[in-house]
Amino acid sequence: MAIEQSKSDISRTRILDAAAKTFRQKGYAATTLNEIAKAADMQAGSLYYHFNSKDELLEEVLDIGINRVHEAVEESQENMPADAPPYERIRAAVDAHLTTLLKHGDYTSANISIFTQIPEEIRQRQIPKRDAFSALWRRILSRAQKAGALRDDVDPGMVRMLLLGALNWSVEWYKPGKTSIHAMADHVCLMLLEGIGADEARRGTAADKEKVA
Amino acid sequence: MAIEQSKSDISRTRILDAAAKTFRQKGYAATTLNEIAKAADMQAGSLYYHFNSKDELLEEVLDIGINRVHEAVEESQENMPADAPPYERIRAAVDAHLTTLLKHGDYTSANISIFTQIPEEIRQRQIPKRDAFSALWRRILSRAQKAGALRDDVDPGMVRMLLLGALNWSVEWYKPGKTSIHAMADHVCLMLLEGIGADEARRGTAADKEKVA
DNA sequence: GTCTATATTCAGATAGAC
DNA sequence: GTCTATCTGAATATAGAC
Repeated sequence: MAIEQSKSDISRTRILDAAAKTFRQKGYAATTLNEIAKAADMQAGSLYYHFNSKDELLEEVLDIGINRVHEAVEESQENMPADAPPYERIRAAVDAHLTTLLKHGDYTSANISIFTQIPEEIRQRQIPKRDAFSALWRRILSRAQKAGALRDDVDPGMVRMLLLGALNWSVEWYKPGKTSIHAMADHVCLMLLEGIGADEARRGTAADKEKVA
Repeated sequence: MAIEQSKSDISRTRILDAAAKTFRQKGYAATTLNEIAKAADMQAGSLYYHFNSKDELLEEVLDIGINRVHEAVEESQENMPADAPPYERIRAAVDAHLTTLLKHGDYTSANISIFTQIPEEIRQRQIPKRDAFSALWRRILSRAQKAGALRDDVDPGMVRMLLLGALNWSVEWYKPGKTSIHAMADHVCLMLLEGIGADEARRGTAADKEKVA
């Protein structure tokens, strides 16, 4: 609540940071409490003052990860003027998603990359949170579609999964420095909305409509 | 070589299949030799007649996985008539990639989803193989670009990573039955080449060119 | 080739001193 | 709050019977 943090709070955060970083790098099962403790400048036994089990630690890391992206994307929409053009709304969402993923990324990246390999019970509890986040993206895309900014002859669900795939996969290859995250967001939006086909290569619905017009 | 397989070969394959399936589901570290053995109808100790260690088993699963996608995409290009339009070449590559990933998928999916969490030494040996596969995709896209089918104002490397991300991520969400893999490939190519923006929403290079024309 | 039995190592977790 | 010491279970790997 207040600005001051108890010693316990500070250690707790240090442990969580260390856990997120290690889970992300080595996976859940391969990460030992010893490694986490070392990265947090403690002994393994000391972790148990703050967490009851490795699983509890994992679950908190996962929760923080999903919450951060969810909040970031949500805020990107709330901060938008009501009359913002659909393209800008989508771009803001993509940018927020990528920035949270790649910039302050251990929690969010851990969530993404170890999700399929965690204990079944924990995964079941995570699913509703992922669904809620997915629904947020569904609303964003559907709003753009209703505003006439997206074609209506595509499967919105598949578009969403392909888009989220392109975004989430970036945790596997993105290295800071080479390209800015904003430039990446631009690329994603360009591909999503306009595609990268040269004009003469366009075919199918969009090109046909243009010919008619 | 011949059609007949020794008893050893048959068991070996059964073990590899079981390992690929389990690695994919639970990750590398969380998978025990006991589980693999049970899935292969054996006792854990018996595995050692065929493989010297869990790591050796892992490495063979990874190799099979990357080789299968690589070969499938390569063949998709070799089977194309020399004068096939760029769009068809890309579509064939996307289709081959997705089909191998999702249809006969334990080896390829395992490779994708546990890659970041395997022992460092093994990962180092996998990297050149991934690079070779990445280079294949680079050639496919670059050929299309030279043929004038792709815009030349986009970063080819980033396009490739975003595209492969959208494709590879499908192992996390695709469930057989709902949508056909071919329909998915169509969607990917549509998005990649034309985008899903409605005409009125297009902006930037492509739209500008159209206005000028 | 596959089994059973077991050696060995190491992880998660607990207990009590400080 | 954190340490050290330790219990307990489980996993990889080995050895020898069949």
